Amino acid sequence: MRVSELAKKANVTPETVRHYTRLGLIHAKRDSNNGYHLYDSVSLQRLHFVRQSSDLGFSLKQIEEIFQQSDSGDSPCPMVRDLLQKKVPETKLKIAALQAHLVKMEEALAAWNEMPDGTPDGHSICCLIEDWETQHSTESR
Amino acid sequence: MRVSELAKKANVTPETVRHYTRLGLIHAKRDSNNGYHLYDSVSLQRLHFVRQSSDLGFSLKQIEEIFQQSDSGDSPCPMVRDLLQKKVPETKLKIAALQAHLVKMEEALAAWNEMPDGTPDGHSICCLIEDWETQHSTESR
DNA sequence: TTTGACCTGCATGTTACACATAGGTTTTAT
DNA sequence: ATAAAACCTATGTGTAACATGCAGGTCAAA
Repeated sequence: MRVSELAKKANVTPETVRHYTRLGLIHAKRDSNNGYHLYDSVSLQRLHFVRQSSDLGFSLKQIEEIFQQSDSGDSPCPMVRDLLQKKVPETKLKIAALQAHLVKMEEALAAWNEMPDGTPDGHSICCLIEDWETQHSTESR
Repeated sequence: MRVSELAKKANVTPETVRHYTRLGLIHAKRDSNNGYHLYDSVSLQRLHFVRQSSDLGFSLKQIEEIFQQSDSGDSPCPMVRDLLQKKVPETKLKIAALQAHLVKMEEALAAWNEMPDGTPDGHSICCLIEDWETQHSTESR
């Protein structure tokens, strides 16, 4: 099958298929007549695997490493387990950061309901953000 | 003051100051002797504003628009409010996605504790991910 | 046979900087 | 005074995972 057919079966865009192909994550033969990429069921399996791993939070680079381990005959499972175990606390941190962020936005919106829309006067730019600024300390990003 | 001094006062890297300067978010005079950027207290105010807005989830492009509104004499406050109101549900969605993701990772880790580390046999790549794959349906990203 | 859908490779854009390069300047230590 | 450390400049590249656009070749249906 060709790019678009494979893409449909995996529910991704053709561009994604081409991207993975360029990166060597999925392999393709070539139609000798026209140079088109030709994929088979193994390509589809690999593509599924890439998507699943991606959904699990692995980067394409990490997925490439998993494939390399696998291709060299070693089980990538321990590595995968390690990677996931590192990912869990990272994800928790991200969630906490986003939630804090959300709280700040909602606080700001609530406070601003009672504030006027100021016209910039050379000192203030947007009273909303600047007022918010005085109430909270700057946090690191 | 020069780049590094301003950067220290705002607790950012000199690169960040240069970046914002290149984008026109903060303005600088030039030392006619050596061409160095020279910043003043207004630069620091603007830099603070950029960081605050960034912390609130605005992109640098949006912050630029806020400045443009402000510079043209219009109050950017209504716009800021609109942008924030759009950001709130987006952030909630992101949090929900990450939490679902976290659940999947923890489920996978729990399930894999009872599974062997398989050696790839040409059909399976990593039994862990592939086993997980059969248990859950593919979700959109 | 033409038209629309599909394919190719290659280049560029996205976000917010970080880092490297090559070279000029200023400050500090000897 | 001089040399080394620390700072500055502009410019270009790298990051993640594709999306989009271009120029041009191919294929299927009307």
